[in-house]
Amino acid sequence: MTTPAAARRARQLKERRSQIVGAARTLAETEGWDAVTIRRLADAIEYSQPVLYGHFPQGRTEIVTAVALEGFEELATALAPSADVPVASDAERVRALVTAYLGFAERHPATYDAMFLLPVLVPFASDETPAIVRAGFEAIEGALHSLDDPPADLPTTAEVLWGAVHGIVALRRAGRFPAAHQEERVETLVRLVVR
Amino acid sequence: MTTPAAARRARQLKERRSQIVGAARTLAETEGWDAVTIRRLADAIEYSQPVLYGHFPQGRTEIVTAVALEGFEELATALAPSADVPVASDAERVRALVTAYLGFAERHPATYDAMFLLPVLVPFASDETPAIVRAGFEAIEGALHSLDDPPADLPTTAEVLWGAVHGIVALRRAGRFPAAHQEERVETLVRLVVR
DNA sequence: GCGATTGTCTAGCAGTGCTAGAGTTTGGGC
DNA sequence: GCCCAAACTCTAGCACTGCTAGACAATCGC
Repeated sequence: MTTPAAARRARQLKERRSQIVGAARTLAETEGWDAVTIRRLADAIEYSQPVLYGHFPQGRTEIVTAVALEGFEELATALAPSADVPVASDAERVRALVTAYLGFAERHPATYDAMFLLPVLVPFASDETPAIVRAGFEAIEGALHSLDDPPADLPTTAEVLWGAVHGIVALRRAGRFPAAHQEERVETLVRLVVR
Repeated sequence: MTTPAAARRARQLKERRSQIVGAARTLAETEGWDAVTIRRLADAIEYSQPVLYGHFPQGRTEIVTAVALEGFEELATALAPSADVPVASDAERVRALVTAYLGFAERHPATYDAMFLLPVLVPFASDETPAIVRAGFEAIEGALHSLDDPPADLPTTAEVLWGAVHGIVALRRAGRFPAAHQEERVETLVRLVVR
């Protein structure tokens, strides 16, 4: 039997939890992950530090994980359309996919880091990998599958394409790439995958 | 006029500097960069913390930079041979390049992170980029250039190839990729670059 | 041997993630 | 309406981080 009071409290807890995740994400996107400290998050939600550990017993890493999971959800919906662009050539389909991916990474750099760079409490490449995390990769596979001339080893090609796009994002974000010529890179990559 | 004593001191300073860099690199490779703290490095060279700041006024980041520069030197020599493999097909040349790159990243993961992931005091993609840092990228360009059938936009193709290999390394190291199938990825990537 | 330069150390600041234990608010049974 | 236990939240503190000011000691050129 759940009393009304308990229901209200559960609702408030949920609300506060998402406040924490939201504050972490906003802070990370505006000032970088280094600025996301437990103390600053506590200030943001106007509670003391230990309250955060009530919501995230695994500590800071678990908060980063929560942001990453939000990101995976958004990435999946960002990539979904490119699976079936009607009346489009193979090159256009791949270009749409790559552009959508790069666009997401550019709009949410810190979230992207949480998803693909930072240590996180999600089992990747395992049976327990959450469906939503898998969804992004499956969107890439789906886009390749919908090509008129799909590649031979589809899963591996999807991995390599993913790696290539991620590499471009990572080197660009770490300042190892010049900022310009991004369109040329996209075009070159597209031409490598669909010839 | 440099006195013998001053010369000896200069030698000792240089020696100690390379002790610090060596300790940092070893510690990073064995326990990860998080374990590389000024205090632990000070212990390793048996001096107090402020001594390290005498050698590296910019602090920890400058030490990471020194390790990265060592890495760039080694990467350049690791990639050099693949530029001109005699009596080899285009596919073999690209495969040699990719394999050499992946091998370096696998042998020195922490050094690789210093080079391509961590914040570092080297101006990349700029006029002041050290020659040794450029050398790695030029090795990739050189390998592509030596192909019987070189790609059209060579510099951009080199960037994309670099990005692809880096992406594979990064996703693999961050646990986002399954460990297996690495050879298939290499083969697929090679086949994308040389038709 | 003396004096100034160089080198090195101790001690400390402000910050981090995280937690034990004290104190307060809350809610349900009477 | 009251009381007591359960749930909650806070203060204070630990051990660590990068980094630095200022006291002290060794060294070297004269």
